[in-house]
Amino acid sequence: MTKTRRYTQRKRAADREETRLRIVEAAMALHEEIGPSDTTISAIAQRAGVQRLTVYRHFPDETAVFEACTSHWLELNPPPVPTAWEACEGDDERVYAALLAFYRYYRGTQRMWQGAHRDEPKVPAIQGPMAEFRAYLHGVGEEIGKSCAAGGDSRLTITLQHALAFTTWASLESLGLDDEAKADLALAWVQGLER
Amino acid sequence: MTKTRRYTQRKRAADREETRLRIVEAAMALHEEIGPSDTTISAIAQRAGVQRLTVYRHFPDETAVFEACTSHWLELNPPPVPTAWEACEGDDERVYAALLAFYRYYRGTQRMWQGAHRDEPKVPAIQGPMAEFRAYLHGVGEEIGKSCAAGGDSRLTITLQHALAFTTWASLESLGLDDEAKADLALAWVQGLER
DNA sequence: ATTTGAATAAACATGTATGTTCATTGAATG
DNA sequence: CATTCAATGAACATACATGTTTATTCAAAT
Repeated sequence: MTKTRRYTQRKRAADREETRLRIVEAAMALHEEIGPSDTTISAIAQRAGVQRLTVYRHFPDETAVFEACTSHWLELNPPPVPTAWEACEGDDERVYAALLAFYRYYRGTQRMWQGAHRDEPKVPAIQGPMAEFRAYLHGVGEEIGKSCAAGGDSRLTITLQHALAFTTWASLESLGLDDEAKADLALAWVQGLER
Repeated sequence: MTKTRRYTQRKRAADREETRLRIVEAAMALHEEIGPSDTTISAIAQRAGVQRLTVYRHFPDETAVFEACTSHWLELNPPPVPTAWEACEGDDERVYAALLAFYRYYRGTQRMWQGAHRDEPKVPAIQGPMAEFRAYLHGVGEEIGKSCAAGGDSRLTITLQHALAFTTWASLESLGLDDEAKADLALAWVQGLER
């Protein structure tokens, strides 16, 4: 019979937390560099400078790592919020501000979004967050659409929702437009509809 | 010393060709169902009802199968050609006809294009054909842009090129538009710019 | 000084894919 | 009838990822 004794962790707990963070950040970097679906537990461990077993002790499986990874990444890279555009006076200014906010966000985070879109069907762990983000985008498009003079014109709303999508950013990027030009062009689409 | 004798293959050659075709079609079906990057030689062999070794005898490696597969698929699914729209009278009609032609093509071939876009970075064998198709699309957008009243307006051309892309079809599809509504909307973007 | 426990190091079993080798079958060809 | 050869069936070596087990190290906590 061993005597039970209270054992309050202080530095131990902190060390453990730090190891966990190293693992999460290694996973995050790999998700960005080679994409979620190619990110193996072995690679994460190697990158974190940790034994493979250590990863398993912190996370039951790949999905758990990915979840921790996603939420940590979103904390570091928060998507644009409505305050960035809802203060604008005119309709055009508001639409432009929102588009530009998202386009700049996409520029800074393009590798991750590229990979996330690509691997979404294969990696269940990112499907939830992706659906959530899409719903958010959808709502933003709807809100801005309603706030415009043309009221609830569905073509206006749909054009906004399309313009706000990452895939649209990527398409216009590949056509050589910088972020301002992209927002200009998408704004012109919207203005054309309002006529 | 064995006597050499001429040996003209007739049915043998035909049988061999048929086996090759079975392999190519199995690969094609798998590319469509699970995507190029998950399509293994083992799976192709199994699907074709053939030994794995038989696949290796017809194709040196995965890349060779994929190449044969791509060109065969393109023969069966030829992209829209300019004759489908260049006969149209007005600018609007021509733009609409071209957009609709591509949108209907994408609808019929969406699974393959979805997978091709997704796996393009991972599967070298499809990068060539994809680049070729993109160049074709790019040219189509440019031609139609030039043919319009607004002449060589770069925003017009870029909007057309964006509208013709598969990713745009997919984005508008996810927003609930049918192909006619997609073409209508993209046409409205173009018209708005011409103002 | 002793106990606790996070992390290491090394191995094992399992699964899957690749690419290659070899002997065998059996129908097409001469 | 004898020869040719596409395809089979089975095995082998290699590589890599998963998930688990065991014993060991060593600093933190008491």
